[in-house]
Amino acid sequence: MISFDSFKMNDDSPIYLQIILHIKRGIVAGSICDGDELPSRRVLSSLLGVNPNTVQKAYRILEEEELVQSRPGAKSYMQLDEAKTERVRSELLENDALYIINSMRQMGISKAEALKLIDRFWEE
Amino acid sequence: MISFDSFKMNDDSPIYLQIILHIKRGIVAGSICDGDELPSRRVLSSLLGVNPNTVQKAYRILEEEELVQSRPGAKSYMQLDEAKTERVRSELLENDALYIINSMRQMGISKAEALKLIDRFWEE
DNA sequence: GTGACTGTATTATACATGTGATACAGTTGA
DNA sequence: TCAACTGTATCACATGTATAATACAGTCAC
Repeated sequence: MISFDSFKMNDDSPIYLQIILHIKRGIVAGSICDGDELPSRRVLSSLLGVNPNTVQKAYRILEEEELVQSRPGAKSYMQLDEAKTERVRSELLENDALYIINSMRQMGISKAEALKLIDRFWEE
Repeated sequence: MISFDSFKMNDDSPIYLQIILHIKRGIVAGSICDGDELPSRRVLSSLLGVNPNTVQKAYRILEEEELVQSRPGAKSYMQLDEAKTERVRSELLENDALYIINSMRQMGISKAEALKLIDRFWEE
């Protein structure tokens, strides 16, 4: 069963996107594997304190990306293979790396300063 | 006059927040200084291809944070001092560093791997 | 088979964001 | 003075996100 213990919701982006991101990061981290069972829409919405429709939207998109398999009445499961995992990994790593690099560059931070910043904040 | 030549709009966050972020990053980078003139609402909205109300919203928030000074009929100017600049700098650096660190951690990336990733993507 | 769960769908409501159009008063420079 | 700009404000409208309340049919363990 996929865990949402470490899930921290914020107001910076839509909730359904945060749910998708949480699962994709779990895939990259290896904590979410092929065949893993997902919490039902009702259970997860209750756990997160959000509307079932919001969870359904996240699950529907993941299903469209062929990362999740659902069928009426039955539970939903992760549907992964090596190619899909690698696709998600590239997508996330590139997005995150480019995000931080662009922002630091616009602020006139040098590469050395950026590396030092990551180093300093990592422990906290 | 504050430049928006390097401004790249995306769909990841509201436009008015992107305008605010562009100006704050310019402050941190030193390319935007106290007394600098801002483009008028109409001019900037035309330049970016967005609605004047969207620019107005960004400018209003910046004025509430006392980074911009406006008065009816006259042009708008940056209103900065050392303390404000440092406040913006801390805000942006901390946000960006924490963002990348959280995302990398959730993906199971080690600090060493994160540093290597920044190093590799920086040149591109 | 029955009951409790499941996925899926619909409707209404609310808020944030963005557009489009328009209006009015203050300033600035020629 | 006057024209062209400025900031500010309002209205209607569309879209995306999220909530709330239901409803229906499929699956599964007992």
